[in-house]
Formats: sequence, C-alpha cells, structure tokens
Amino acid sequence: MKRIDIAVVDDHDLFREGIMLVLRQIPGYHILFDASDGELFLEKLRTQKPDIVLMDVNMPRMDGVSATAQALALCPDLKIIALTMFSDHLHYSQMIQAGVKGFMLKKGNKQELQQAISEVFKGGVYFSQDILQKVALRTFRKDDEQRMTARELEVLGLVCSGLSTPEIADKLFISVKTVEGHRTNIFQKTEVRNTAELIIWAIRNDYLTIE
Amino acid sequence: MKRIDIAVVDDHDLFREGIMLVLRQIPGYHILFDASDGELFLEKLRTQKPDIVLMDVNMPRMDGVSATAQALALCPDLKIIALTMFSDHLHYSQMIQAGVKGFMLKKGNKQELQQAISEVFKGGVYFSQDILQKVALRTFRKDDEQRMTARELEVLGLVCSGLSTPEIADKLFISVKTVEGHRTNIFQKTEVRNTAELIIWAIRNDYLTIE
DNA sequence: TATGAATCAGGGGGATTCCCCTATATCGTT
DNA sequence: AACGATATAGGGGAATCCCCCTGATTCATA
Repeated sequence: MKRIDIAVVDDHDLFREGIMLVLRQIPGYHILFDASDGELFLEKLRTQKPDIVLMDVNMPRMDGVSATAQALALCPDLKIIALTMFSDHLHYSQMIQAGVKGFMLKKGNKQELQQAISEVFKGGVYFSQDILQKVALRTFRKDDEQRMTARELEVLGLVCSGLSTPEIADKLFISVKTVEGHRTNIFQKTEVRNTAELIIWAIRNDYLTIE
Repeated sequence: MKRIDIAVVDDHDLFREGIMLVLRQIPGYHILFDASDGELFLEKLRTQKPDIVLMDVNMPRMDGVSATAQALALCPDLKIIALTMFSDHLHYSQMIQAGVKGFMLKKGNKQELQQAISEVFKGGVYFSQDILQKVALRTFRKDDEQRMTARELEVLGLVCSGLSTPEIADKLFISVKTVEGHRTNIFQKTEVRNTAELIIWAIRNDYLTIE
C-alpha cells in the first residue's frame, strides 16, 4: 500500500501540532509538511506535492477558500479536505465552490478523519453527517426562494464578518457600486431591510455560525 | 521531579486527542483523564484529582465557566487553565471570576502551553500576551465603564432585533439623537465598529440568542 | 451638599447605507 | 443567433449611520 503524503494547513499552532501527531499514529500516513496560513501553504506546494491536504477555512492573511482555489489552479488533481469549526452553509458552499473533495468538522474524531482521508485518497468524497443534514434541511425547506450566486455568497460572508461596503470592494478588487448591487440583490432574496436583519437571517438559516 | 497529572476538557474530539498527544510528548507530563464536556469532567473529578486542568470555555451541556466554578467548589486548590478560541473580554472575565489560574488561546503553540502549565503548577498564574494586552488596554482606559446600563441594554436588544435608529427612537418615545448617543456608548463598550459587528458580538457574548 | 452616573437632547458633518435607475461584457443554454 | 443569468459599473438622492462636540435633568450616594 502506498504511503499517503499529507499536508496540514491551520493557523492554530496547538491544533496543527496535535492533529499532526494524531495522523502520525496512523500506519501508512505521512506528514509531508504543514503551514500556518494559505500563503505559506502555496509557497511550500511549489516544491512538494501532497496526496491529501487538510485545510482550515478561517485563517489570517490568506484564508482556506482562496488558498484552495489557487492551489487547485496550480495542481488540478490535488485532493483537499476542508477542516473547520463551523458547520454553516456559507463555509460549506464556498469551500465546495473552491473545489474541496471533503468537508469535516473539528469536533469530529480520529476515526472520522481517517475515513475522510481514506475516501478522498481513493478518489471519492467525504462530508460529515452534520454538514449533510444541514444542507439537506436547507435545500429542502427553501428551494423556492431564489438561490444566491457564488459572488453574492462571497459578499454575504464578508458582510457577516463585519466588513463595510468600501472594505468589501477593496478586498474583492471591485467597485463600491458593484458591492452595493450585490447587497441589494442579497437583501431582496433574503427579504431583509438592513444589515442587522441580514446577520440574523444568516445565522437563522445556517449561513453563519457563531460560537 | 513529580509527575504532573493533567486533565483535558474540550468538546472537539480532534483537538482534544491532538493536545493530549502534544502533552504526552513532554517529559513529566501525564494525562490523567479527558472529558468532552463539563458534566463528564465533574463526574470523573470525583474519583481522580489532576494537578492541572485544561478547560475549554465553550462546550455543550455544561460550559467551562460553570464547570470551573463547580469544580473549585469541590476542590478549592484545583489548578485550572482556560483554553479558548476567543480573546473576548466576557470569556476572560467570566473565567477569571470562576477562578482559573491561567488563560491561553488555542492559537498559541506547544511552548506556550508548556510554560502555562509549568507556571500554574508551581503555584503561579499564566495569561497569554493577547489577553494581557486587551485587558491592559481596557483597564487602562476606563476600567469599570464596560458594564452597560439598563437603557443601553434595551437599545442593544432593539438593534439586535433589526430596528433602525429612528425606529428605536419611535418605540422608546425618545429622540433619534438620544438613541444615537446610546449606540455610540454601546459601540465603545463593546469595541465594535458597526452594526454587523455589534450583532455578532451580542450573540457571542450571550446578549442575544438566536434559534 | 457635592459628586458622579445615567438619561435625555441637540449641532454639525462626513461616511455609509439603501433605494431608484441604466448599461455593458461574458458565459452558458436553447 | 438569441436569450437569460451573472457580474460588472455608474448617476443620483434620501435616509441612516457614526463620529465629534455641548449641555440639561434626575437620582443615588459618598
């Protein structure tokens, strides 16, 4: 059986060190490298090609979504598993869109992690039960209401992390007017009147998780 | 040198397993037991007495604050170190009030964890730099002004239910300018910049419950 | 009695939000 | 080739937000 080379990307040192020790315990698994943010990961990826990448979603400098997208642009056959604290729809859909092959929660255990890596390594996919249930519930409940586009989800995510319209425009390299346009569409689709209601809506509908 | 018996309390299986492996690597450290929430921890505490407890703050069933308070009621000399994702003031002050001897963030590394355990075991205290800076800044500025007044809490509640400033003024039969004044005070006390951040703050600090 | 805290109210002003409207480029589908 | 959806960008304007001030009450308490 081939050795599985794994890369771990997470900004929390303790968690990263811990999960690397967990992985080392499993026969056949090998830690190729680790990184504390997306930029460092992309840098190391230029010289080393792991079979599996465990990618945190929320990180400073460059987050998991950008890092995943850019990594897959360089190595389209890279197998990336998202690993996050939160099971909200926003994190999920953004990472799916970025191209991850799996999605599991940090509250999962060693067995689940092993299963996820095994499935994805064999060419399959893996999504934790929590995620699947939430997504299923959501699409079942409100499919008639207009689905949001990828860009709108992105803007929604930034709004929900407390950024103002100019800040979002700056981050996405687009005009303030465009962001306003996306906001207007989001408001119409969610039937809210202001930012406060939008945040509450996002939490109620599992687009945003706060702990 | 005496063996240090450690208990790890955290609801995230992967993190808990990982940190236990990290601790096992350190000579002289011994994992006495672990628990996935406060209740299970208190149960195990009845038969086993660790020297050091690493306690997560946010957990299901019974959180770290209650667990810490109850544990110290049973064993007043127990040495508990809070271990959390967030450096919010509420988390900090609640855990301090509950009686923890140390407070560190999950984004810290192995060296910091070792230092924290070492200090607290020797009878001292340990607080991470991030925490100290935040607290120092705050107490330096105005100390106890962080408590919100009744009226401010009332306004906060209305903001969090999605009302605009004029709507709140209308509802409370006061001037828009007065509501703006309350908002300004709330913003300062919570250290947020806009309504979106305020709502997230309110949820995170249990001033607002959704679902 | 004096001091401070809380609540109330307002002036002013710049930034942002939120609502209309139009318009172009692209991309995939029919 | 035509169409619809999406993302982009902008004009204009009213409302609101967010910040800086000042000042007047009331009320508890030191």
